[in-house]
Amino acid sequence: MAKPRALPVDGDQPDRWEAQLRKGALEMATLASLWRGRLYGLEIIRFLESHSRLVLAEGTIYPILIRLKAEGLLTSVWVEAEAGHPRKYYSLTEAGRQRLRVMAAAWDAFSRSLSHLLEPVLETQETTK
Amino acid sequence: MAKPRALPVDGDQPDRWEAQLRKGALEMATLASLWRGRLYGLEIIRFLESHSRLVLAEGTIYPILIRLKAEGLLTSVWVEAEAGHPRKYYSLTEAGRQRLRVMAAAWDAFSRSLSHLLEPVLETQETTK
DNA sequence: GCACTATACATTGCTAAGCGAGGTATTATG
DNA sequence: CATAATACCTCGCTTAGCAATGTATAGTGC
Repeated sequence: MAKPRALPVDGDQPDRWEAQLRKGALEMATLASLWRGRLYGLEIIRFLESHSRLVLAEGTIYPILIRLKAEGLLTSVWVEAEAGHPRKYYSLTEAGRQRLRVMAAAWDAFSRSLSHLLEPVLETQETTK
Repeated sequence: MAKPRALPVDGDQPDRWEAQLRKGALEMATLASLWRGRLYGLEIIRFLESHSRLVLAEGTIYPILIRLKAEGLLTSVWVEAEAGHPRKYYSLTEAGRQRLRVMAAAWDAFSRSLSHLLEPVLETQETTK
């Protein structure tokens, strides 16, 4: 008897909305993780987990990488590992660097704009942390 | 002859990703627009358009309002207008104010985290604007 | 050589959410 | 009564994240 795929999570989980926040930023974050040099898939996940609060599943990162590569923003190369499975390292193309710059600027403007909107809300709890 | 609903937009539009950025923030922004007092549907759209760079369609705001009300974060009341169609004014409940505070704090942490990730990217273009 | 485990890449199908394109209701104007 | 303006609402398409699952490669113990 095969188990059905996604089990429905009943009850309202308190952080569904928090996941939403991340969604739009994942492509940008993926590009950003490659800014300093090439990384392979799982390494990108670990990088983002340690350098930000983004946690991506494997089922998330690979489609993103494939998508970005198809757009010409990334290149990939197989590299033999000293041990274990070979790794597919991704690097930014010049177009990728350029796109990331544009995205980062847009993010900056967007986040400033939203922060401004939330200013009155945040003022009421400055001391609580 | 009826026209089909959504016509597919072919060609990659350069700002598809930018729309993604906003997605997760729309509920929070909607709550935030009511922080200072009650507003009705279309008024919320205009408020966000002028106080941030968020542009919501009507088909976006009403489902959000209905969702938030179902969660007990908003209340609504019909108010006769001096002229024209009556308006449904939405207000934050205490639970709504509380939730917005939590969301705003999470947003703040998240945006700082991402900005930190993008710092090296933004450094390369500080003077360009 | 075989079972087991670890690592890594990839795919499938479900679900949630935004939003364009419609529609309905109310009031004002001529 | 036709037209227009304002406002609320709904349907269905599309997109994208992600849990679950699958496959490939290589090391370890026996």
